[in-house]
Amino acid sequence: MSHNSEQEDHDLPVEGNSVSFSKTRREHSTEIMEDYVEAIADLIFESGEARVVELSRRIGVTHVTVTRTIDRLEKAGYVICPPYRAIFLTEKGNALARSCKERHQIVVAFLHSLGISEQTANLDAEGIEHHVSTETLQAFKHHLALLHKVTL
Amino acid sequence: MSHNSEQEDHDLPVEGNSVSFSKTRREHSTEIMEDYVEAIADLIFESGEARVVELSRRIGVTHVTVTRTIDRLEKAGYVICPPYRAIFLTEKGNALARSCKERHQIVVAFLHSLGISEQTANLDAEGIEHHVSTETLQAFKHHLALLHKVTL
DNA sequence: TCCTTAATGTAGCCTATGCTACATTCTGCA
DNA sequence: TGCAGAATGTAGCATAGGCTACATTAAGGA
Repeated sequence: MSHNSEQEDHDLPVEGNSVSFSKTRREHSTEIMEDYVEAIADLIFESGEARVVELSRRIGVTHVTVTRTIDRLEKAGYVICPPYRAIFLTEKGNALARSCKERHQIVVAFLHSLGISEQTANLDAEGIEHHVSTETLQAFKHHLALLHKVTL
Repeated sequence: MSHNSEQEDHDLPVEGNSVSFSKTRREHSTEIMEDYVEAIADLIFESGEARVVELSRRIGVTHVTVTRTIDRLEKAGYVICPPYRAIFLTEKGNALARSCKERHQIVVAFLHSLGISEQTANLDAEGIEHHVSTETLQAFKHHLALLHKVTL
């Protein structure tokens, strides 16, 4: 008795075999990646190089967590991180950093334009920026452009 | 030799002892919780009760994942879920659902008011709503109120 | 009433993200 | 040059959130 054979259907999420952790999950992973890449770009810009210690201070996690995330970033092709050396962005990583930074700035400027304080705008932008679609980003830009015209 | 004793500092994240998984992580957990509570409230409203299967269909994960998340929600005091029965919201859960729903609607309306399509507004709102501070939400409301006045 | 089937529960595995504790390598200064 | 201390690496643990496979319970129709 018991289970006769296949339950023919089991459940629904069938898409990929193993690569199927749903939208939210995948997006969360992406968020973290983006935050790291952005922070790395900032560090390189500010101090010439990105070190694990500095990253961990900036992001607020231990150096161990940073190291492992960097490993994943390296596997994904965003960074190169030779043992005991600094972290370097690949071209792919640089491109991602640039687009993240641009998006971040637009979101902050947009929030700010609504009368939201500098501080809150920055804090909220960090959470919001990862969930803004191209269409919404365009709308933000459009809104900013309008404001700019009016101000002229 | 080797490690003399305590490395006096180890690393930085010292706040709580164990309860210290950083901001991003904690917020992500909250997001999932909120999504579930909202979905449960919707299901109860629409069909009289929230069942695990329906939730899993709605959220897009297997019933196993739903079950475990519900366990956590139960431990956190948001729901009650007797074995083989439906899922019930506690007063705390109901309150959370209400405030999430309100916030969600404001974000959607706001995005829509910027000329963003219904569909994108809804999709983006799902990601954005969890990262909107009280101040920003107020600004959104304010913006909507202004528009409403102009339209009159 | 029984028995099939849908819903629910449980066991066990995986990855991502955190952590502490400890080991190793680099680096700068005495 | 050598060595102390900082930076980096590694081992091992925890939790959240995914999954498949299988077991158990509930519910409805023959």
